[in-house]
Amino acid sequence: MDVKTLCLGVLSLGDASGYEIKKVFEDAFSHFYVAGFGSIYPALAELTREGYVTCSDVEQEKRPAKKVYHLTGSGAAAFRTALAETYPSHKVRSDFMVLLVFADLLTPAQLAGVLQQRLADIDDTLSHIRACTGRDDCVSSSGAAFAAGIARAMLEAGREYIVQNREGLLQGLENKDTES
Amino acid sequence: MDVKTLCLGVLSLGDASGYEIKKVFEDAFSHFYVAGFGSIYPALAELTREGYVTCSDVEQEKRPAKKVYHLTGSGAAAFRTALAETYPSHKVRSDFMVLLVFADLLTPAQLAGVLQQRLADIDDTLSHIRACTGRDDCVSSSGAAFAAGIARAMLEAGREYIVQNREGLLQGLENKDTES
DNA sequence: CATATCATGTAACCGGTTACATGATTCC
DNA sequence: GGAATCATGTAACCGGTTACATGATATG
Repeated sequence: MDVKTLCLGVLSLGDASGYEIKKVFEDAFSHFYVAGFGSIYPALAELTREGYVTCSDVEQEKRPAKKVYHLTGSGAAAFRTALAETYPSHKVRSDFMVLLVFADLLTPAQLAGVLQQRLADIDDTLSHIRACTGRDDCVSSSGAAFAAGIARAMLEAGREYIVQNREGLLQGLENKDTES
Repeated sequence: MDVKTLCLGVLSLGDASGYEIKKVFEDAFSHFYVAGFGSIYPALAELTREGYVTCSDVEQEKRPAKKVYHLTGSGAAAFRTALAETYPSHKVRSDFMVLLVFADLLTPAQLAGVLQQRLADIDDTLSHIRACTGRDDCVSSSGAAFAAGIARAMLEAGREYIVQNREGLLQGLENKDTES
């Protein structure tokens, strides 16, 4: 699923500007999809060319003007088709786990720091998810709540595993040090 | 962390050919890092040019000849430096969750299929991790076991959440259908 | 003789990131 | 006046994927 398709999805929830779409990405999708302005703005331009969205300039009081995008019928149809064809992949890219695999090349202090940092990041993500779940201005379909529930359950399980087992890992590696 | 750096990491565990490195990626790293031949072979060529690895042709009986790569001192040093500078990121890119967020644009049958497929994929990943943990020819440091433990805990929690809550999600969306 | 596995590579392409560039408006 | 937020865009770059191309060896 590319940024273009996801923009159609966001617009299926209501008209929005590029800037506002970026916010939806950050608020509602950030734990499973990341996109920056550098991909969103060109995506919207292309979708406009293709007739999947229309664009209108909207003047605002107390704010700079913005371009509000609106999903067309063909855009909605294209999005539904894309959804039906999308394989439900779930990919992880984790430098954290790479560091763990090569933990014996780190000092115990470095490893402890890595684990601490990961715990802090998990907590950040969890509070971000909790903050968004139940907020009105956020995407709040039952499906979104379900996705948030899965993410939460997985993060909490990972957190728990780290808290429960880190002492053992750290001690095992320290002993290895003294052995040599 | 790029493929080049990860190749140094694999070679820090022992000499290997490109083909063998690919296997390590598949066996030990596949649940948190994916890489194909198209990135591994060019990476090894570049590492050779940079002096981080050396390469020697090895003839084999009953098999085509292979190029075995060996980590140099500067390669080992470069890898340790890279590890120390790596932020322990853990990124998820999930089309599965995108489908969930827009579940109301799917038929109940499609949604059920998506959930079923995800459960099957989780089971595949879990059995893959179990198969690798404890196998001798696999990377088997205590850090690798720890990473596998986290992955396992997270996958099982996600699996459990789906199994426990999918009925509710499916029924909620079916009712929505009859409402209209 | 076909299929599978082992083995190595190249080149085009693609999607996304990063950095750059600009400017309005608001609040302290 | 400076910082923060709102707002839109472009262009270079980069890492990785995909498809292509080749060929040895082994097994059924």
